[in-house]
Amino acid sequence: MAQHDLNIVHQQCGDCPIRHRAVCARCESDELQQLEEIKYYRSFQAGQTVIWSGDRMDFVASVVTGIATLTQTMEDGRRQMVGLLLPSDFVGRPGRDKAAYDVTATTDLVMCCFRKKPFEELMGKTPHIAQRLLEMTLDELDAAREWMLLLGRKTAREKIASLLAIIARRDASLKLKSQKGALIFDLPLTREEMADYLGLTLETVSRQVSALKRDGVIELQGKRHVIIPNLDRLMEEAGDDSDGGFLI
Amino acid sequence: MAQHDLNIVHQQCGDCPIRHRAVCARCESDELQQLEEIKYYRSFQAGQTVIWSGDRMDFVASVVTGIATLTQTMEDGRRQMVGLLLPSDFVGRPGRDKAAYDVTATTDLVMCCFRKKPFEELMGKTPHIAQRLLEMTLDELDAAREWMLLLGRKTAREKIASLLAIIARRDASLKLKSQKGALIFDLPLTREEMADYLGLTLETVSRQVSALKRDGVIELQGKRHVIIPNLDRLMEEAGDDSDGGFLI
DNA sequence: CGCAGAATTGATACATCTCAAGCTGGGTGG
DNA sequence: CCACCCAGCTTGAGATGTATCAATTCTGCG
Repeated sequence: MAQHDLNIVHQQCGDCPIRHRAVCARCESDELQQLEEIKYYRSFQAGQTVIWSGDRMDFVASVVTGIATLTQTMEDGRRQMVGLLLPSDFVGRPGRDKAAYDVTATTDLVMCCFRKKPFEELMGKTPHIAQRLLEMTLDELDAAREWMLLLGRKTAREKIASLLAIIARRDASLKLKSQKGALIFDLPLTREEMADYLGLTLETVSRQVSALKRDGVIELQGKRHVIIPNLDRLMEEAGDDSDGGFLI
Repeated sequence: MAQHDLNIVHQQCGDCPIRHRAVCARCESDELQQLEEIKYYRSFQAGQTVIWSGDRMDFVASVVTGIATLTQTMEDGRRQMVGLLLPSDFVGRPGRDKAAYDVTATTDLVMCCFRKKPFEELMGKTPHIAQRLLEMTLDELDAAREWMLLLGRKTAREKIASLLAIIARRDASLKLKSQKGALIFDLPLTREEMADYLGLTLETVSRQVSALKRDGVIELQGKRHVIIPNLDRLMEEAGDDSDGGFLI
């Protein structure tokens, strides 16, 4: 809570770290120029809520840095995470004015926001944006369906292994390191957040993480720092097809 | 198994029952004309497989009549249904050449297929198609996320009630009847298919259906014919927010 | 140092799965 | 026309995985 003002920075799209992966990925420089005019940055601290489900939402946005989550909550408090938003992921839905999910920053977060109305107009004129958004949405749909298999049919151990494998692989792809050798990363989620993502309780998450550690599938330094000595082994534990369903 | 040939009919798009809901919904007559040139119908009998996951898929399609399912299968045979395809729903992904899921006809089925290559080209030239496809994909993503909550957090009884409520409501919306009074419909799925959709075993499905019947939440005539005397009561059992998350 | 949030671990309860036996209804062939 | 058959379904009894409730134990930080 050191700083509670929003860190509004203005950055050239050309220098943007997610330039080639976000919804603007296919834009030409003139199109980028138009986006530039309607964009603004917002920062959130770890733990802050970006928006509550049901609230009016007059912007759409891309995650620039940090991690956010989408969660649904039932009346009695049961929670299910339905999306993990990483840099370049898109939040919000053109043509809808209320948020459908709670959006929460799990780490410090910077988002590149576009006012919804102008964005929608621009999308109508700019096939490159609509095309990219379609592609990203189809990818998210695939990911959601992969997650449905996990939630519906995998055991607790398989769920944990799957989550770790996904994080490890994404992390490796971000760092552009060769995927040979040990993978090392910090868990961006608490045990409770992992539980909400996996449809488990935090106690079960803790037990299964301990079990994977005991069995040598993973190593831990502290609670969050994870070492994967053998990704293939972890993938086996995840129960995924050998070819690995996820193409990142 | 009376007929095993494919019932190839040619129909004018203008008369098509899904004209105003499918991927072609926004097309003008000249655009429809172009679709007409690359479309063809295929029929499948109940139980037939439309395509296997991993198979080459050189078409995309709309469901015209009947119901199909998307399922994922793990190596050891565990199955999870990840989509229920109703009339006007879209199958296949532009830009991908292999099927990601098993597609199966659960009732007799008619699909309106478009060869993938020409469809992709047409989509590039026809924003109306791409716009509609984006909209439909966003809807499917919302449905998938709603299903994630069900799979991850709902009890068996809530899962059954949710499925029945969805089918009842969709059925009511198709028939355009007022939603007052009893809703009556035939279950389009076997107990096993329901189990695959809900992440349960078929025995648990059977038990919970019996329990809902015993408690007067539903009435049954035979195994498949369902009467919902009070939809609000069923919705309560489903555990959904009172406003009903699903906007059909 | 000592506190608070996060995580671990234990004991027990319970929902759902698993295995197994029977039921039901519609179709088929003798 | 009846007996049989079989897929789909129901029901039962027991096993099991995960949730729940309850103590501790870590860990980072003021």
